[in-house]
Amino acid sequence: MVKIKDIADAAGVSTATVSRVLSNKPHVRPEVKKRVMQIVQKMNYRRNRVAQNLRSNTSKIIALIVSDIENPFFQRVSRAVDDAAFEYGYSVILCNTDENPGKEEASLNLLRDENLAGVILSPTQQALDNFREDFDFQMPMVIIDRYVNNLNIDNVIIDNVQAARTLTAHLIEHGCQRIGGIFGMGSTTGRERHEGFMQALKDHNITPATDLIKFTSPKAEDGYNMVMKLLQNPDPPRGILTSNSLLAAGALLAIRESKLAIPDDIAMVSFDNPTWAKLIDPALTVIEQPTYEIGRTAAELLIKRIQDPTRSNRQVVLKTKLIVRQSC
Amino acid sequence: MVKIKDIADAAGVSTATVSRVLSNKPHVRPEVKKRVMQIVQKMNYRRNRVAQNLRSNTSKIIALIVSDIENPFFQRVSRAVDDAAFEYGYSVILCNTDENPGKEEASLNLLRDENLAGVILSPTQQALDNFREDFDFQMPMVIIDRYVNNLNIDNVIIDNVQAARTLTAHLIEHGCQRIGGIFGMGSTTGRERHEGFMQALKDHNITPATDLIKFTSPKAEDGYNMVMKLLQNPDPPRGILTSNSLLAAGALLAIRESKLAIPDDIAMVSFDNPTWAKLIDPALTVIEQPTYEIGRTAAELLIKRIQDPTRSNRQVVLKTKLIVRQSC
DNA sequence: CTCTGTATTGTAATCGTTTACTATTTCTTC
DNA sequence: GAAGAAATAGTAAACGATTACAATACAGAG
Repeated sequence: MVKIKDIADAAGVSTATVSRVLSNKPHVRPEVKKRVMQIVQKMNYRRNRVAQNLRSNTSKIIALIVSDIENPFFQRVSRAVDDAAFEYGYSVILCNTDENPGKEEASLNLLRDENLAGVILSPTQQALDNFREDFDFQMPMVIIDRYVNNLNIDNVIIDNVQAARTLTAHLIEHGCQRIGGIFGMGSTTGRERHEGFMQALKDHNITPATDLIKFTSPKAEDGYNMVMKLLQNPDPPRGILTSNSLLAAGALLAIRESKLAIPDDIAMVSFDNPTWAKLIDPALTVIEQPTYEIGRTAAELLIKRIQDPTRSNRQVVLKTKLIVRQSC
Repeated sequence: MVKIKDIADAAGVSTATVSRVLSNKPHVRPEVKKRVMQIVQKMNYRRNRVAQNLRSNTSKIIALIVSDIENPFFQRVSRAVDDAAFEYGYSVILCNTDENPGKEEASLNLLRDENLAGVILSPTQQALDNFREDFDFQMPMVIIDRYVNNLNIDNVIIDNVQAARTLTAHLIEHGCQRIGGIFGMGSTTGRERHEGFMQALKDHNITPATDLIKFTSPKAEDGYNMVMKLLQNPDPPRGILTSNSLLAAGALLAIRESKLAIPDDIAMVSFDNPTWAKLIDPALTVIEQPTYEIGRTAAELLIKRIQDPTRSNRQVVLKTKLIVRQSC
């Protein structure tokens, strides 16, 4: 593999000069610059980023750490981060934590070990607790999807309480009084959506059906099991809200198996707008999160912070959208 | 950041000894080893992988280059690669090419620049042409999803011809004679599936309806447009086969909008088994690819090759499965 | 012509590891 | 107890870039 010394020798200059040319630094005569560039071309030379990183402590790789790659929400975010990173000349390492603090820690260690440029993180509750107040992570970091109360960390979120309130209100205004809710466990997201749900009930003077409100791990299988339980209740719900698309998929399967018709027997709404939401019949009414925007904003915040570490921190709250279809 | 020299000083040994301890090399007294380990613990030392990579030319990062992260097929593959990599202590950089040779080249350059350990690639046609015969990539590489005729490269694929033949036969045996097919353009995958499709027609002595057979870029939108065209044909198809799940999603939307009933007015089958295939009504009959297996096999082949570069190359052909549901 | 300042270039140290080589000690074995 | 082998540890040279510093050339001012 050709190295900077080879170029220097071929061009009859020192490695310092070649380095200056490659980095577009001043103090190189135009003709020298041109000659070096030609030789670089001819010899098909590319700088070794490992050596460059070691010496000058700069990396062109960022990490994206999410709790579940199989969640369409994170897939879309990941796509956005990837697009933005590419535009700025960065690459992305994608890590999956499965909501497992051990795996999360391993991923965070990776940052340090590989001297990456920064990280976009959807943290576990455990990590979030560490980041409280003015804890300083010593590394550019943007937290997404979960609210963090820390002055040193950038944050991109949506207003979950308000969104859940809107979605629940929609359900109520279409005639549902007895409503079941399945919320993701172990994240601020789930708790905030639950809170908005409760507020909406209160707004409409409805007593919450506590036996129909469940927290569970946010997986399709658990959504299925929980909804099966709700449907076996002596006084089953007339409407169900799920706090993400995986839970919704499980819920739909349970409803289908129970031979109930949507929306006549039971109404259904959910957070997230996966591709299939409009493929099913009746199509699903949802709160759509601006997933692509979330990813892109996070990536841009991170890259700006990498380029200027003294930049002031900010929290970006993005708007959600209620998409009314026929499930309600 | 604490470095190996700090540990060496604190333990009263040389950096060479510390390095030997950390790498579990022989020739160090147990008590010295123990002392060094304790100090490593106490000082919270972690080896700098960048320096390690530079000196010993080893990386713990592999790249996964796919043509479309938003395709559920690649998402599942990506999950599997991630899982396997994690088990072996590797991390994964995920790159998206959008079937764009320029982006693909940028991703392949990344390998060189960052001195990554190896790559799992779903290549564009262009790249595939480069890899013909005995071209030597100089870097551990596994090609997935597309067949490569190169003795130096490992390959994980499915038998697309056979699978398409089975799927088409299923459609025919359920009474369809006039069948439309939408195939992905620009990949061996699409061509092979088309070939299997044609074989099945021949097996059943059916003359192919050439005006109902289309090649297009494998996106939902194009699937929608193509099927809309087919349905406007004076003699429209009685059954449709799509060669991936994105095309299927588009096709379903087109059929729905045309107020046609599945399977009574028109039957429908597809390659790939996305989560929503069983959520829609009627549920979709599909060929399921062993996506997780593909990813895991590729990752394991790659890591074995990294660990032993002289290992003989192999091609793994995985089995597909016909999942019969109600769309046909 | 000398002095000062700036532009250009090279020399060599440095980033944090690994490892070839050497030196010393300890163990076997006869 | 001597010879040779094996185990232990340290010294210093890599890996491939960047960059502080020094050296030289050259221009313009006086």
